[in-house]
Amino acid sequence: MDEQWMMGQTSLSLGLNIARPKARLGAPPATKVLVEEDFMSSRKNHEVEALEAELRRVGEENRRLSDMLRALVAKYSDLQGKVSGMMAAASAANNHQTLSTSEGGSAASPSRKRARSDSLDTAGRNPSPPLAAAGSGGGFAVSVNVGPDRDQVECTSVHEPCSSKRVRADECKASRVSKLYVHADPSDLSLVVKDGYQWRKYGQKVTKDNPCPRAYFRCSFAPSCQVKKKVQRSAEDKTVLVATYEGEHNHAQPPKLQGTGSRKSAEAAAVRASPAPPPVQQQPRQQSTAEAGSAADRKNLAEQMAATLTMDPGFKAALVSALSGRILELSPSDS
DNA sequence: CGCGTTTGACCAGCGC
DNA sequence: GCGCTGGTCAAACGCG
Repeated sequence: MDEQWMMGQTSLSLGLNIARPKARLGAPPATKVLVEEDFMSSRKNHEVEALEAELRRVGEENRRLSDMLRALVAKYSDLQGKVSGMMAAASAANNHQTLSTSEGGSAASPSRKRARSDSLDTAGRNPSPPLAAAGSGGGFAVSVNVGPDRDQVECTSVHEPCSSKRVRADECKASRVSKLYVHADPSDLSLVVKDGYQWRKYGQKVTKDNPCPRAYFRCSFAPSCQVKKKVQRSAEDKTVLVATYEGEHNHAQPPKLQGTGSRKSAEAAAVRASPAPPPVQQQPRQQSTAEAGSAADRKNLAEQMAATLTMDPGFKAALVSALSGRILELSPSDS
């Protein structure tokens, strides 16, 4: 196993190019061939055969790995589909509950603490809050881990019981809380979680349990949208931003690419890096479209995963390492 | 000038 | 009742 051969293997990718035996096994310079051709021909034939056998093994390994990856992607897509189905079912059930409870009468006040009649109070404009009631029986949590180009995003959507002491019981029923974990650059001090929506920051506070400040955002895309977002760096891992969403959007995701130069460009640009939008309310209308597009989405997701994996140098290095080790195991011990 | 962010003050719930 | 704490308000400020 010569060094050049091994160096050649460092370029291994999922699309291993094993169809270059002639080039790589290429004979030495022509003059040398003329000198050694007769003398070395028999021995070289053996070497070529051995190398070709190794190549075949590598090819087999490559195929196996590719199959494994395909199977993995297929399983992931399948699981993703099941998760989507569960989410849709849960959302449908919750919407049902919302209808039944809101018919009962008193709509909860949008303001938890004060009955102010400030200009921001949108209760009048939004007589039936779009918030879906959380499933009271048993928490429902979904965690999806996707590795986009830059950020690792883990989204956990939870219908949680009253976690906050301050939140009244009825509010608990009416608010769906979701958490989004975003891997952020530690040097980036901004508490901006890029999720494709437009947020307006209305406050910042240092909390007791975390030295990092917590930022409070409101959805600024639709005045009637009462979704709130809290963003705070994780106390354990400062590179992780924890975005807590309260409520659900009652509007579609804003257009991704907007005007240039505006501050919104940062959010718009963020859309590119964020493959998974935040937990959006799955209203019946959106739900149907989501179901219609789920197959395509899953396919896109699988393709994205495959592309991400193939572009990930770490994955590539690990694959090369595994392949090299396997090849060294299988290859005749000529060293 | 309009819009978004910053930041200190205020409010309300909770525990003691 | 008091203090602590989280959440919110709104004036001041900055930026395009």
